[in-house]
Amino acid sequence: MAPPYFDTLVAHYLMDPETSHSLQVLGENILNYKAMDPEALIGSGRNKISWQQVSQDKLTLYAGEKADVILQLKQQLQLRDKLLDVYRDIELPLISVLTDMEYEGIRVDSKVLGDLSKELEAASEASQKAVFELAGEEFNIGSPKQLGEILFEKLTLVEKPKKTRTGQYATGEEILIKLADEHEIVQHILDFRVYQKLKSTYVDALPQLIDPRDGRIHSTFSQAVAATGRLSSNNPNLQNIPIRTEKGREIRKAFIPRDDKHVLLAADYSQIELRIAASFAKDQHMIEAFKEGRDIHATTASKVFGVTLEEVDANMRRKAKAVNFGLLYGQTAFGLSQALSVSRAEAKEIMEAYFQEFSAIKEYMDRVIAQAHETGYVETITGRRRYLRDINSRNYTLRSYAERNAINAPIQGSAADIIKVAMINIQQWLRQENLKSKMILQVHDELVFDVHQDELDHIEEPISKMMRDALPLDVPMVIDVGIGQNWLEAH
DNA sequence: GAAGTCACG
DNA sequence: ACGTACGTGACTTCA
Repeated sequence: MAPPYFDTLVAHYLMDPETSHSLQVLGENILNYKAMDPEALIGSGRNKISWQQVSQDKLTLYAGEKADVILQLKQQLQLRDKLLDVYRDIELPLISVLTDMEYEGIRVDSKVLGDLSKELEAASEASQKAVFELAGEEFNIGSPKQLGEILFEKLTLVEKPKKTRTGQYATGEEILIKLADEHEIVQHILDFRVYQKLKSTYVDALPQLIDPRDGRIHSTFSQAVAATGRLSSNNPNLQNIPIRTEKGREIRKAFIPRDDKHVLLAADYSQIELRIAASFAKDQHMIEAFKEGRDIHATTASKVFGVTLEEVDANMRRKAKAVNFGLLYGQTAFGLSQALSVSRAEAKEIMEAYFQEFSAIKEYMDRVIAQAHETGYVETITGRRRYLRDINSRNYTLRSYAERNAINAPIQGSAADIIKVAMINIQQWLRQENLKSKMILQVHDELVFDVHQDELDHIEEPISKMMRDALPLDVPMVIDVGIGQNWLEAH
């Protein structure tokens, strides 16, 4: 559909991203009008019928009512001030950008995945065999219930096993890693889980989603799902393709250019959230580190541990990195101690030293929380809002959760704003210049392009520049660009 | 459909 | 004493 158009979904998402945007609910809440229940037409459960089986008359009434509700909502959904700007200048133009990306899709080599599937099958079988032998019986390793009984009742790995909040034995990765020294079986279980996960979620699932007409996968990018303003990707989710582990990375080799005249180009923001935090807090120490292009985690370590940059060792850097990371989420000393496997006392010392050195960060965080308590919401760089309904709750758990959101949402959401602006500008430029290259994926701080080889030389700089300059910050933005014959190589 | 688990940023 | 790092989507099991 060509603009101008109004979009009730996107408009209401901006007004209040976490509540329902369905026409049914908006009709009730905003128009005080109860629209027809679709279940009255197609039923539910095992009696559910296809829309194609519904009579023309009933369909007409149903569709007509929807059109009516949409038009009436348009009059009521009045965005103002900054939110109107975000709607007009970002979310609305973004719709067609996402449409284009979904339409183009990304080519996937099913041969790569087929070979990987066989490898994972063999590896998984071997792990399963080892588990059964060490357990002394066969059972379903994929069932957390059965696995818990084997580990904690039959083999009695620990005296007091951790339980989940429903009373089952907890067998998550973190728990099992701590038990790896107790019994040889544990590592085989962890291996089995990895192989199964990669196989079922990616290697065997992706080929079924390749469109036979073009050999590509066309994901859906949802614009009105994430509470912070991020996009989400589904059917399939192309924003969580493995990269952290050796075996998982192999999957990225299956994501390839559309033909032999193209290559993949991946451009990602380096440390975008930390740069945003430094800029919002106007923390001169951190801003200076970014301006001078220093290793931010090493710089943090040198300040926190009171040593020179040269004296920072790998362990100090690792700890500082965890602090920088946790900072963006409102982490506590307890959380840091867990993440680093150090005592709470040490974690507390590290955090205190951190806030001593980066006092502006601390002041900023206190300011954001105070503002959230006063107004009931927080804002991103563009004025995008997230309401925090529990921010003044008397329930400590609920209130603390809201306070962590108050810290995280403006940062995560501003990163989302920045990359969205870049996407709009880049798409407009590609079109204006009549280029064959296509923007095909967004992964929160990364954009992936199917680039025609003839255009490679004059596309990299403009893309990088448009990402860098999307919105103004008090710190320089750095974009890392890679090019390759597959998504892994492009990193 | 809930719960548990785990893939990504 | 409590609970403890944010945001997503997909798969398997099980009632």
